[in-house]
Amino acid sequence: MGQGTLAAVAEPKYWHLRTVLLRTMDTEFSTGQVLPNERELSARFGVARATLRQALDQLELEGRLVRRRGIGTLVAAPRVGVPVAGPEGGRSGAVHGGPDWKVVDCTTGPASAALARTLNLAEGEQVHTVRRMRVVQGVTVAAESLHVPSAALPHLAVVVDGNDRARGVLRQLERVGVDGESRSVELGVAESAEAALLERPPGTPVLVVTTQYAAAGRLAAVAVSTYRADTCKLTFGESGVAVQVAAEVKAAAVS
Amino acid sequence: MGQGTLAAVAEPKYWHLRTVLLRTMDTEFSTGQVLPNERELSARFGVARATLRQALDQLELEGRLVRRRGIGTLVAAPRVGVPVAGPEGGRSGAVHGGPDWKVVDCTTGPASAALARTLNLAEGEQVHTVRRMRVVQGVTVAAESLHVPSAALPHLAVVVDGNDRARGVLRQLERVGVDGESRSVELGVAESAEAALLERPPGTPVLVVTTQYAAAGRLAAVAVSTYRADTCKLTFGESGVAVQVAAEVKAAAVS
DNA sequence: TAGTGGTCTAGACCACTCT
DNA sequence: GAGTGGTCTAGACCACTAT
Repeated sequence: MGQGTLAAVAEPKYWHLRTVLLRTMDTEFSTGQVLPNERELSARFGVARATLRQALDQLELEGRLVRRRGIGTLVAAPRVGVPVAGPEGGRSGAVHGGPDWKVVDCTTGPASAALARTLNLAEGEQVHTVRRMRVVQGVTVAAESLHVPSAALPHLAVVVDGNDRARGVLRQLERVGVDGESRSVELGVAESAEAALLERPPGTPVLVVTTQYAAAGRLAAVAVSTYRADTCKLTFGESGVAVQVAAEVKAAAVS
Repeated sequence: MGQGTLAAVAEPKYWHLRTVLLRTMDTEFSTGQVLPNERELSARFGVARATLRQALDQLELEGRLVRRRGIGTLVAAPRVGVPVAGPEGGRSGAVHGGPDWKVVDCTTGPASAALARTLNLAEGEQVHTVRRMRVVQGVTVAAESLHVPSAALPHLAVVVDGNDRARGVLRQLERVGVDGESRSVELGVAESAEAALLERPPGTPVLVVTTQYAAAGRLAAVAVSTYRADTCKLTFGESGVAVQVAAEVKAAAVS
């Protein structure tokens, strides 16, 4: 009896389940509430636990629920809007980071083949790498590696180590005058290092933001930022509309 | 014998498998080549097929391979860079679409509660909805719904239907003068309608780009675009760096 | 210790594509 | 018809969190 008797629906069971669960969540549950456990849900819907989990996987990918080992499955809060390019478009304080960036460490070494390629350098040239994380409202939303060729920072004193060096790199980069940014966004999964910073298991879906910083017409630095896809909505705002959006939010709150 | 004898690795089997497969793909396979079938791979690595598939799921999410029913599992080509905000930042021809947007249909009707909220309207107000898809190099990369309140287009003659109306809406929207854009990007899954347009099964991961268009300080339209996450890398370019990037690509091609 | 989600297995059938 | 990936099942054990 390998499989279904109710066939002829053309729609996979897990997809139909997802729809039903979504409706249930919207009508009978609220943010933060725990759903019945997987064994009970699968029994209730008359499917194998694996099939139920496939439906939950979808909803988790959509950011609609959060699963915590040992705890249960919770209805997720709406995603946080995380500004990636500020209203200023990166003109002033491009590499800034504002208050929510925390430096993790800083290393200097020869560029790998892949890194040399993206930085348009010869393999083995010295590159500073600043690893940092972005913490918004107590939650780590992103891990980043910022790569800067030593050659781009002629006035950097490489005497200090660790966080001091990171500060030096960021300050010098600011000083050379970043005058342009180019970004790309794609889907990826967190490898072990980033996963640890993001407090998530390896394989967690992330939005990979690659930012190329230009200074004096040349590529001065590349930042690879991985944002938690479950909790983040990346925003690329312009002030003109931002005002309008704020008005909307207010209106929605009233209604 | 429920599970493993080789335990004590702390790393899930499927994650380790992913790493091994990734290395194998990079060294022994090239773009477009088909991997051994799932039954053979699972036997070769001594795991259940479901476990192997979990590893393949990861690699597919990363855009490293493509699975085709009835055909096999292929090594994917690198993701295509798809410009979302052009160098002009949307100032001229914001809703343009360029040559690669194809109108699917156009409807006019009362706004749902959710839509009214995002458009900052009262529920039930008339809204034009243009559905279109973006085709790059013969591949459909995105499906979009562009919502425009009727009230924002006072000079639109609503006599024609279908594609003619779509053209009218786009032209009128252009005419009222869009003077600002605000975007967000988040992870989602394709529902049945979009999935069909994207030629993918429901549940396919997509990058959801929500664009708010402002005209005269007011929200004039909202576009929800779903880009295939497997094949697309969204780019938000600025001309200054774009030149540099082109140089890079050339350099990489030579090496 | 009890309960939860996470991983893994072995086997089955279905839907699709090619020859 | 043969071969592929897609779906589904029933059951087991593991890792974690609470009490």
